[in-house]
Amino acid sequence: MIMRMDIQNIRAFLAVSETASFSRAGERLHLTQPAISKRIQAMELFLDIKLFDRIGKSVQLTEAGQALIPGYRRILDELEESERIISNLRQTTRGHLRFATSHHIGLHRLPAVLRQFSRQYPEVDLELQFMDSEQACQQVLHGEIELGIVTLPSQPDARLTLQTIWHDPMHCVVAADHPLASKEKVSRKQLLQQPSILPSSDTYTRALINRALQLDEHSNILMETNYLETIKAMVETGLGWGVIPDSMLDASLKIVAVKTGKMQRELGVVFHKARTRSSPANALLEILNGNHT
Amino acid sequence: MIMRMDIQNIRAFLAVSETASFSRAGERLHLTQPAISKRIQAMELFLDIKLFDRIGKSVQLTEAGQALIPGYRRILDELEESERIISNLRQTTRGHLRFATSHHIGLHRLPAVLRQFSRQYPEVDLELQFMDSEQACQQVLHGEIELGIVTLPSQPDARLTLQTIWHDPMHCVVAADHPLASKEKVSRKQLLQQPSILPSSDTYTRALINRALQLDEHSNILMETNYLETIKAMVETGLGWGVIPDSMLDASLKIVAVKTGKMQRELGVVFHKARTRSSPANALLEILNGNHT
DNA sequence: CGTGTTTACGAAACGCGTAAAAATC
DNA sequence: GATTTTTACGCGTTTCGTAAACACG
Repeated sequence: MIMRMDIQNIRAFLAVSETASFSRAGERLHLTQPAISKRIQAMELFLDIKLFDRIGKSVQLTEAGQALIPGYRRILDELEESERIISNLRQTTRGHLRFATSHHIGLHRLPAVLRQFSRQYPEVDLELQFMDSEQACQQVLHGEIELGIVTLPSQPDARLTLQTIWHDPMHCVVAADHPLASKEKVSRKQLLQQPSILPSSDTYTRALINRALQLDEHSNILMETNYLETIKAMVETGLGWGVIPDSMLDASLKIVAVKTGKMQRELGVVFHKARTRSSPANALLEILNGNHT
Repeated sequence: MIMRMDIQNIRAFLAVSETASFSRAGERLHLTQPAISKRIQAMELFLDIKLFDRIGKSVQLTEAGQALIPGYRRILDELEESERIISNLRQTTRGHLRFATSHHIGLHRLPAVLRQFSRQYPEVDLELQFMDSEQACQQVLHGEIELGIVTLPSQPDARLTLQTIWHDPMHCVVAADHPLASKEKVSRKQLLQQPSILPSSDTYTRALINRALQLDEHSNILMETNYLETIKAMVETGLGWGVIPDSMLDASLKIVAVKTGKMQRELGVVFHKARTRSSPANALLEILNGNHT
């Protein structure tokens, strides 16, 4: 007869110890009295010690029985607590959220979102890391971060879900005093003769630019950098042309009047298709999707 | 489908969370892998929340799963602890022992026993109450005390077990200057004409004396008291004759040369037949039985 | 294709309830 | 004789293992 300690046994034991009666314990647990009797017998057999003295009509704890009560009660408390944890988890949004973004998005798009989020969910502890879009996708795949708020890849891994939050049109720009600035029309050939400052070659954004302008490795690239801010600053010095999002345009830069393929990045959120999202992650997703401008 | 949280489920859950694999968890618990799978499914159904993400070959905890680990681990710890408590209880003698004795035994017989006991079982916390033999028997029956070390009743309750530890012969005594002190032979009639100092009428000892001397309510009783020390002191003043145990005799008292029935108390220990004794109680019983003088 | 999880199904074990028996007051 | 626990027995459910199916890399 293989015996197992069982939570139902513990319930029965505590019910008997509190009611000092097998039959009343049965009522409390919605069981018949023989069922209680069997469970207590099973426990006594398993522990190889008597838990109750059945003296006449009364049932009284033995030394061993008394010694077990506090621990067993703690077990039931822990069980209740665990169910409470689950239902809290379902209802309220709290806990930890680890996610990543790019410098550009962190600088230009995220501040408003994070302000709303932290106001709405003050109990969530945010952990934001800055990294390239590509690296972020990798870490999402591996589960090192839950979300990536990045430039969306055009050919994403099938295990990822992508949601576009912002459209980010880009244009070729030059400094106001650049030779191309004043021309009404610029051909692709003219453009490519000029030195350029572009995002690094392994980025999604650069891939997009390559496609739109049909760039190849022979193109006249003066400088590569991952930081669009840097591109903008370099272009402003007149060193060459560059590509930046429209949202970063200002009076110091002129859009080059060149015909290109569609040059628009999709910025948005990336997460793992199969992995269950935490409630903070879901909350952030809702805010992002509710605020697309 | 009625679901119950079960300790086996908790074991399975922790095994999976620690091995990050259903099959390795199965090995650890000596179960097949499908059995583990079913248990985890049952838990997820019961808690209505996903505990693991099965991503490809890897198994990873969800937020909910992580939140459950500490509490579940505490439950298993408590279970282990409870078994440890039981096996300690079986091996070593410690804890609490509540028992009672009479003033006479506490004064003349028990000190040596208790000295040995507390030296041998220093971890036992003794709670000794003084009360009449009759009251002690009642409290043993009700479970208020575990043992009574008292004058044994001649017609005990059937639910009690009695063990004689000491024989306690008694004699009629008078002060050295009492009229009966010098007589070589004293008849029962002569004795009963003299005033006496005897134990209270509701005590076992008094019942014994009544039987031995065939006393009735017309007897010449000067004083009744529960304290044999008091009887001795009163007899020493010469107020009358009394009955005290031989062990209390000294030069100031003379045994009256009267023929009586056998006048011997049995002193010993009383406990409940059906009630499981604590290990301290068993230890004290052993010492008592090993030291009968 | 190999590794790992889920599903399907049959056999064994378990747990419960009803009813009868035993014990105690 | 009334009340409470134990024992006996039958039935429905659960749980496990084997084997097949499925999923993923």
